[in-house]
Order: sequence, then structure tokens, then C-alpha cells
Amino acid sequence: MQRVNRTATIPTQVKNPDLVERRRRQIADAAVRLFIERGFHKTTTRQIARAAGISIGSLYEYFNCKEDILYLVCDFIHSEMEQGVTQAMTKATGGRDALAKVIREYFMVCHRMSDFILMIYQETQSLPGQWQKRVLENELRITGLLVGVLARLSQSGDLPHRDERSIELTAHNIVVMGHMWTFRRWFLGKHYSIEDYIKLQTAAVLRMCTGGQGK
Amino acid sequence: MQRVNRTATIPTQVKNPDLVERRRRQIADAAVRLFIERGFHKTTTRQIARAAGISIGSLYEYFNCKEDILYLVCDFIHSEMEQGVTQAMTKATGGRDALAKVIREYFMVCHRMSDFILMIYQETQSLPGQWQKRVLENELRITGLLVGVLARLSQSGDLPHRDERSIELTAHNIVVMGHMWTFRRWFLGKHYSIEDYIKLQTAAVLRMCTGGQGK
DNA sequence: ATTATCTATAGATCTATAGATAATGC
DNA sequence: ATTATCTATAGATCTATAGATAATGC
Repeated sequence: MQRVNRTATIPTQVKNPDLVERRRRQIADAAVRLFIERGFHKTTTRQIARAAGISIGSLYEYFNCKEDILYLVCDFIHSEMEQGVTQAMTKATGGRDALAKVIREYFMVCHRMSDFILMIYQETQSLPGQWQKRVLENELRITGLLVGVLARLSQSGDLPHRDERSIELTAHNIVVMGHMWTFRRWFLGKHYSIEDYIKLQTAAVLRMCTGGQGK
Repeated sequence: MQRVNRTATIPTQVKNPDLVERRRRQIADAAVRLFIERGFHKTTTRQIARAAGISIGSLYEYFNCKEDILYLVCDFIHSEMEQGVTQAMTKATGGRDALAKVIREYFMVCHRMSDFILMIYQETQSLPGQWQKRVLENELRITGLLVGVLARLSQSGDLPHRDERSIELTAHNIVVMGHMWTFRRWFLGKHYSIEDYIKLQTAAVLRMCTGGQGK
């Protein structure tokens, strides 16, 4: 696993690295719930400290500023997304319905992480430029996983051949369809179950991939 | 035209309605630029007043609170979107490539309004619940315009028949593909021109609509 | 004696308003 | 005399830190 210490980029006053990791996780877990509920700007550092069960003073031993917390939260979320998507990949090792399986697994990850994905859409802009960039890189890496699958299926003949750009854009489309379930949930959730959504969108993607040449 | 006074919902101390309309437009125009650049929360009411060329005191004669300004800004944006999309519709009155024309026009509207659409994605959550709901209704109304076109094309035989839900979801997909150009622009813009994007996505949507039965 | 944590608060904002002034219309 | 605008600021936060205290390890 890529168990890199994602926390390592953020400076701290505290010497014990295990403690740093533990406390930061604890703070991030408390913070993300507040960010989802009230948004980043309306959440105060005091509220985060209280929800994490530490003092405001301690909180600032583990982070330099409020934005640091948001960055770590985003990073944790992407890390979990990536893990989920990677796992989803393993369930699709070729065959006619390989793509359908991948889509199902990916959409289920989005469904499970709905609130978190939405928060990233809303709050990425609140990060300092340097870290905004990193968040976008994470986003791109996850899309890249999908590109990889499509390329393999295309090569193995389980999907019709299409040029590289077309494959890439299809991957973006699938990724965004998963996100769409989170940011249009206020509508979609009223009219479709997640199973309906998976079924209909999978059919649409398959037509999109195989259509126009009657395979 | 639906020249309802969209401003009418927000109370004001000022008696002259024309003046209210004019000043609010002036304030909203200044505010939206700041919101796009710095985000809603990092923009202060003083900055808005200064950019609009009035005093902070006057500003509060036309709005009760900062959130009011954001709401009006969102409403203006949706109003312009709707107008753009409605106009786009008129260019597609049937025939084989009717859908392609609609998609092109719609994507061009998104391209033109890129920054504004992105802002709505990011800041809708900053609105009070009551107004969040209205913004989502606006969003739905615009999607409804697309549903209408697809339904008509489906009925006239210019598109294969499909059930209602499938049509509805296709409309959402097209709408979101337009938005995707705005919120993935940091990546897409580096690899595709808007023309590339329109061409590839139109092909994808057409396969999605006509695929699987080789029409 | 070193490391981690806490309390208390400095300092910097920012929203929204009160009360004074200027502009407009009869 | 009514309506619109401005200046100046009350009042309420909120972030981040300084300095004091508690816990840990040798």
C-alpha cells in the first residue's frame, strides 16, 4: 500500500511522529464532519478543537493554520477514494461485462463517500494555491486509474478500439457521472435509487463505448 | 421575455423601484467579480461597496445582509444561463443533426459563462436554506429545457425512442458535461480546445442516444 | 528537563447600524 | 419634507500565540 505519511508535508511543533499522526487523524475526523455540516468558513477553529476533544492551543501545535486542516482532510478523502477505486479495479479482470463491474464498484464508492466528495467540490477553492494544485493532482490520479482500465479493455478487445483522447475523455465522463450522483443528489435521489442510477448510467456508458459500430 | 423583477423578493428601504433595480444590478456586477476572484467568504461587504462605487451604508439600504447579495448574483447568472439555453433551442428545429446543434450551443453558453457556473458550484452552500432551494429549482428548470428538446426529437423520430427516465437522465448528463468543462477546465483546457471538446462529447452523446440499435 | 497540553487573550477583522448630511421634488 | 447617501463605529467574532501547567522519561 502507498502508506506514505501524507501528513509529512505539514510542519509541527510536536516531536513524537506517532502522536502527530494520531492527533492529526483525530482532528481531521472531527473537522470533516463540521466542514460537511457547516462549510469550512463557518466552522471555527474552536469548534474543531472542541469536537476533537483537545484545546485550541494544542490544535495549533499540530497545524500552522486553519487551511492546513482543510488540506489534510481533502488528502485523507482522496486517499480513501483512491483505495476504494483501486480495489474496484481488481474486480474487473476482463470479459464482456468487465466495464460494467468497474462502473458499479466506482459508483458505489461515490455513493458511500457522497458527502465528502461534495465537500471537496465546494471547498477546494478555500485552499492556498499550492495545495489546491495538489488536490487537483489527486483528482487526476484517480481519473488516471479509470483511463488505465479502459485502455486495457480496449487493448484486450473487450471494448472496441478508439483513440487515446476518446478513451481519456470517457474516463473523465465516468468519473464525473459518479460525482454527479453526489452533487445532483437533491434531485436524483428523489427519483432514482442508487441501483436505478447504476443500471441506467451503465447502459448509457456502454452505448457510449460500443455504439456507432454495432459490435 | 420573463422580465419578472427578480429583485422583488429582497426587501429594501429605498422607495424608487427603478433606482433599486439599477443599484442592485450595479452592486451584483461588482460583487460577482469579487466572488469569482476571492470567493464569497473572503470578500468583504466593504470591498463590494467600494467596487460598486457606493458607500457601505448605501449598500445596506439595498440588501439586508451579505447573503442577499450572493442570492441575487446566483439568480442573475441562472437567468442569463436560461436565456442562453432557450436561445440555443431555437437553432435546433428537427432533422438528423438537431441534437448536435443543441449540444454545441449549450456548450458554448457554458464556455462563455465558465467562471460564473463554477462560482455557483462553490458557493450555493453559503446561501440560507430557503434560497439554496431556489437556486436548485433554477438549475432544474434549465435541465428541463434540455429534457423538452430530447423528448421532442424522440417523438419526431429524429432520435430513437427511449423511456422517459432514460431521456431525463440523458438531459442531466448533457447539462453536467457542460458544467464539467468549467470545473475540470484546469485539466481539459490544457489538452482540448472548446472545439475539440464539443466534437468529442457530441460524438459520445450521439452514440449514447443512438447506440445499441444501430440506427 | 523535555515534551505535550492548557488557559487566557492580543490583535485584527468584519458585518450591520445609528445618526448626520446631501440631493430631490413639491 | 422626503428620499437617498455618507461617515463613523458599536458590537461581535475569530485566528493564532504567549506564557503557565501538567505529563513523561531518564
